[in-house]
Amino acid sequence: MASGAQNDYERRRLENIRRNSEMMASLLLQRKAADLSASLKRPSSKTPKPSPDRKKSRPSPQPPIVIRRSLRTRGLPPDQSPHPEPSDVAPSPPASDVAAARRGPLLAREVFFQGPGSSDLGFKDVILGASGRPSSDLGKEGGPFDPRSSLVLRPENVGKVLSERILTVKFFPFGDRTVIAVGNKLGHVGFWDVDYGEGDGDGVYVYAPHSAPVSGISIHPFSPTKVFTCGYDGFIRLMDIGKETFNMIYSSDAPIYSICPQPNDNNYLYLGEGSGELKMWDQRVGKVSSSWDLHEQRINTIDFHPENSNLVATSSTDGMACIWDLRSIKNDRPESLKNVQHRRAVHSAYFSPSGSFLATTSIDDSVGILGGNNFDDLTLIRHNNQTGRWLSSFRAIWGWDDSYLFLGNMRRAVDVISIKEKTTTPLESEHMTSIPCRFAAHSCKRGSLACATAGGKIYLWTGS
DNA sequence: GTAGCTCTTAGTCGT
DNA sequence: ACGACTCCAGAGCTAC
Repeated sequence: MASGAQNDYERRRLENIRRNSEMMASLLLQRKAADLSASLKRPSSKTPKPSPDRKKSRPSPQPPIVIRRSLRTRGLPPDQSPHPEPSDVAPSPPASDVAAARRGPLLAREVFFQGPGSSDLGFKDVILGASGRPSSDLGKEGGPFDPRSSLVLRPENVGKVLSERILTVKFFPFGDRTVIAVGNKLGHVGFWDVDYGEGDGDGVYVYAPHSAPVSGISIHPFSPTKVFTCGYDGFIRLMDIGKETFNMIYSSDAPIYSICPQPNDNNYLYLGEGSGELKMWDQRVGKVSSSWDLHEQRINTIDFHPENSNLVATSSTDGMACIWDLRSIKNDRPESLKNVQHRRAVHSAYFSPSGSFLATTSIDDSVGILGGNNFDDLTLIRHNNQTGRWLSSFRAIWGWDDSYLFLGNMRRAVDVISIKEKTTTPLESEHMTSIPCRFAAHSCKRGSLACATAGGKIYLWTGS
């Protein structure tokens, strides 16, 4: 790299640091002023300008009072009132407040935010239409595949799907149509129908089912009309796209940081809750039926071994990534089959497609690759994972075989790690104008890689 | 164990 | 191109 670019980078960094210290000083003043005015029982003069997408993002310890009644509870037919415009600043409570207040069933339209022509009617048709067709292993056939030379980012595959920072991104398992789901820190869940084509809007549909960051989305490969979402608000909601509902199926006082379906059985959902608890939710009884205290701090990811669904990998802020055998975890003294000790928080631990490797990502600036006969060999690859305050942490994911890992690069690139060569190659594009943080690889389209950013954008790289 | 403090630093929009 | 604005997350440390 030219030293000019390096200097420019350094200059920007220092400038940001200086600006932040000024910001903090002014924040301190604002807070003191607010405290003073509160003590004088006068409203603060600092009122933020109204914006449709700036709702409260912090979970309140007490759920707010229900101030909006659904059409259903008022005994009205569902198509009685039109959808509000996204820019509508009417005094009715925002969709996110509805989600925060309601612990029971929600109609999807009650938490609907925006879509083409301010309607989400088309979205149901997209999903039902696509899920009816086979989602076979399209694109998996063919010869050797090197993503470093095969992936391209077309300008039409850049989408602004949400406002604010994205924490989770997933593909629907369709072979014929590309649909992506994302969750952000405001509690919004957005869907991008990439093949939307001509018409009103851009194929983006947004709902607000949570009142705090959406930490996980799970779309089971066998029933893609059912979308599970979890959040820091302690709720797990099940969106049934066919029934157009967004029901709460589990609630906790503690934040939920991760979810994962059991791969061979649709009835079980695993969740990481609070300070290190792994729980198993059983659909048939509608509640948590097993619980293990596995970590000292939050569990950031849960991932099942692709061949042996008794094996599960967890990553935790306590610095450990572990492989567990679900048949033999004792709750009083859980013992992992294998673990990787990082020096700082571990943000992901994912099994490779064949199950031969486990890849871990830690903010100690390393990516761990656990392999060998019995996961006995650990290779650490240096990687800058200092994402700072505004970005979601990096998590290395596997592509379509055991050859490559993908993760974010602070220089607005996708880093591709070759397992065999132990090299890191950045993928760059003029269309990628922000840093990709969270990734998803399409389960049946080789080369389709979705990258989500802190500004709510998605970059969809595709195989050329 | 936990409250409190410190440190990090990107994206968007308007000019 | 550049400056103003957003802003309170998450981790790690220290003191109690």
